[in-house]
Amino acid sequence: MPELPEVETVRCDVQKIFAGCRLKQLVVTGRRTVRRHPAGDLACLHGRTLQEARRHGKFLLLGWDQAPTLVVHLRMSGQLLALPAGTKPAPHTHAVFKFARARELHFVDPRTFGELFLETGQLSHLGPDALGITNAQMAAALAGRRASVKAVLVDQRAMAGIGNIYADEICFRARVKPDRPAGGLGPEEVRRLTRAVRAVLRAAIAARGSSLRDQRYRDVLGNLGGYQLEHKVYGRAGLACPDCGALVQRGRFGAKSAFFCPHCQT
DNA sequence: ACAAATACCTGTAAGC
DNA sequence: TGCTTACAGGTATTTG
Repeated sequence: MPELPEVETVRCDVQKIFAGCRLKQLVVTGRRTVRRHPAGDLACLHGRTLQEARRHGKFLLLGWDQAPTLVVHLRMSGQLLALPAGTKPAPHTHAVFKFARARELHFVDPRTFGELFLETGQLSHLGPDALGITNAQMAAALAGRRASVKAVLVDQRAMAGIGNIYADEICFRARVKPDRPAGGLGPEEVRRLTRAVRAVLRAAIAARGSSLRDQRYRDVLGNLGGYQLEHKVYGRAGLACPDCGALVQRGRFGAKSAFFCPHCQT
């Protein structure tokens, strides 16, 4: 599921392929994808030139030669795919960006959780981007919270970009059990978490993100990511911890699961 | 104020 | 084989 490393990979691809290109037309066929807007509202983007693809947490921000910015969120199953002009849209294609120079960008999203909207301050609640989190920011996010470490890591107001997969991998790298109360961590554990956030996210970006069994996540050219091969605990319940050989356990974290090594993490 | 639960979806996989 | 059910999870919203 797209989290920060996957969105960053998509951002780089969109920047590389489409920056400087003029948007001839944005064809929207999925009403739910643009649910924050009345029909036709995004037509204001016609004729604009893409300047820069930015990112905050899991939100992709497309900046044009005029305001406003277009926000893209892939949520659970969204893809952005670069395709030749005139390509027949695949099933579940909800929007097609038709650029000059015979290039198209298709927004495909079977589960329809993803969305496109014009930025008007909706992202102001987001915490600092997790990729650049400082130890002071991490300490502030954890301090005084009774919620679990994992709950804080995936809380987009505390820090933006971490989801279920990377929260488990980060907790493993920091050797902290995900259900520990966040406010109870010592300074050394906080430092380990800060370093783990940065190390895991950077390694995952270098591997171009994680594609899970459903292979739903792909980059803009349709290629799979490679970081799933480096997962140490996520999705590995009952398998040996790569560091100590103990069996990875699967716990429950609210409605979602948490994977951890009962021996390495305390 | 904070924390936990729920709604939103559909493809996939497991169970019977 | 074919059906039913459970599960996956990010965010906004609701409930506790």
